[in-house]
Amino acid sequence: MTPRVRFAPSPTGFFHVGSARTSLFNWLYARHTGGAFVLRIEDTDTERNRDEWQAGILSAMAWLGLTYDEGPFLQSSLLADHTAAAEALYGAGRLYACDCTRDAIDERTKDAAKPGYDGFCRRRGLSRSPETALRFAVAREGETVVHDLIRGDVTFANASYEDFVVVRPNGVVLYPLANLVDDRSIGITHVIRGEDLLPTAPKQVMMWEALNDCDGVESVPLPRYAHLPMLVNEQRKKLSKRKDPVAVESYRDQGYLPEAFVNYLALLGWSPRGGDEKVSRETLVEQFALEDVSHSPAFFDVKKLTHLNGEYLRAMSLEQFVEAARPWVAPWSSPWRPTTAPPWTAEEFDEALFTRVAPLVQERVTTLGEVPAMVAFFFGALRLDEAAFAKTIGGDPLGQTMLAVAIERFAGLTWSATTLHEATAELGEALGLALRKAQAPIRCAVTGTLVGPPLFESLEILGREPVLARLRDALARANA
RNA sequence: GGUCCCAUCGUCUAGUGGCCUAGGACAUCACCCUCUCAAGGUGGAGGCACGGGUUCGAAUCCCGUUGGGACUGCCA
Repeated sequence: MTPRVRFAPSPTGFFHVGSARTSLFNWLYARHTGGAFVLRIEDTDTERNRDEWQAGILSAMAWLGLTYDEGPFLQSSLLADHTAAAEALYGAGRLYACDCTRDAIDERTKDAAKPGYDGFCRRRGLSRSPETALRFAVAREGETVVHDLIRGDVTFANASYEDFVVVRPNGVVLYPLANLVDDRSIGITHVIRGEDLLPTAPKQVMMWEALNDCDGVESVPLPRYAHLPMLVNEQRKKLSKRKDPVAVESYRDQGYLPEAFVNYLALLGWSPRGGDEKVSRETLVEQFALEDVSHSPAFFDVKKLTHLNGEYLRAMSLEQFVEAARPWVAPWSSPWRPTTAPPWTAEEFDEALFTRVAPLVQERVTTLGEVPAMVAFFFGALRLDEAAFAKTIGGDPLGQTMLAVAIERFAGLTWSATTLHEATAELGEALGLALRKAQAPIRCAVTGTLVGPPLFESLEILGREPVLARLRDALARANA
């Protein structure tokens, strides 16, 4: 039987990096084995679900290239199956009615050795009513084994589980059963999910087998399980939506590339053969195996992601880089755009000019979001960094002298990076300045800051008149 | 508290009893390159949590200790 795996997020927030990792590993397993990757949206928590979250999951998955073969199925459309399964279990005596409130249970068990439900209603023979929930009668003895592809067999004593609620008084079937019924309905053969769900796996095994024993219910083989190690923060805690930067959307917004993001995610809990960690999607698919997945939690290290992103950026052709940078430098001509707009207008932007400077910035940025700041001086009015100006021009007479002689010299120069470089070096030498000191006031006057792409290439591209104008402006400002 | 999972440099990992004087990557430090900033190059520091076994031999197998984490909802 060809494997069928699923990714089953619930749209209760931004698409989380942990979810992205789970989704990716499911996708990789499907692609590696030639199986099917099915998407199911668990949209039954109406209190917390929002349409925009659902759209966010879909667009983030598309961005990452996690294409699904079937779906998205909506859990809300599978409700009838849930109810039918619950009825079958109830009919077979595996579920019983319970009218205990949380408070009543707590009151009864507050002095007991073990907390949780005490099985109070198990033998009361209550009939179902709008006040009763349905609980699963867990075997009091024996053990349940979860066969996990990553961890091996994990054994749980049945006695360590209480009779958990499966159906609410209002008839709604809860997650543990609903999730499993959906997996049966959709024909899932491998359940690949986070390790946080390992403790609930025995419940699902118990119910899966109970369902198989019910009259009139088709027997379905148990799925194989694979529980992926958690993704944690610096404190070694499960990544938190509130405290940690986990929204996949925000990484896209900052200018991380999907290839780099996927590559990095794959490195969390798994590693490619050979020394190279920068590997293509094809290599990932070819080499991926659940058996090789690590058992221990992994820290989501943005620094390493960033480095990898830089490698991907530098490996691009000029055309690819210019295109990739479009949403950040020319959002008006891009179907998708980041939340931050560049500091220039569509009229001020010049694509041909950007294409010329692109190679200079391509090897200097680690994310596409850094591009605008690096090329801002090419487009629109100069934005001057006051501190940089004070340091190299305003408070430095030599800097002013440098500007003055540069204005004179540049005016009649054959305009090229090489000649500008030589001229600046000579001018500086005459003033007793090393090139690094001599170029600083010019850089500041022309680009507004002290860091940026190579100066002389930038001057060449910007053109003589704009450069001279900015040098004069800076000098005038110093003398004002 | 109970159940379960986990344990190699700061971080992600390679390692499945001898090839390990433990390899790589990120981060970090130094140097080189250099018009700023990067990138790149070279080199350095840095780890098998601890204690017992098993074995001729243990990072690798077993037991215990310690430490960390997850779960313990009429959420998903």
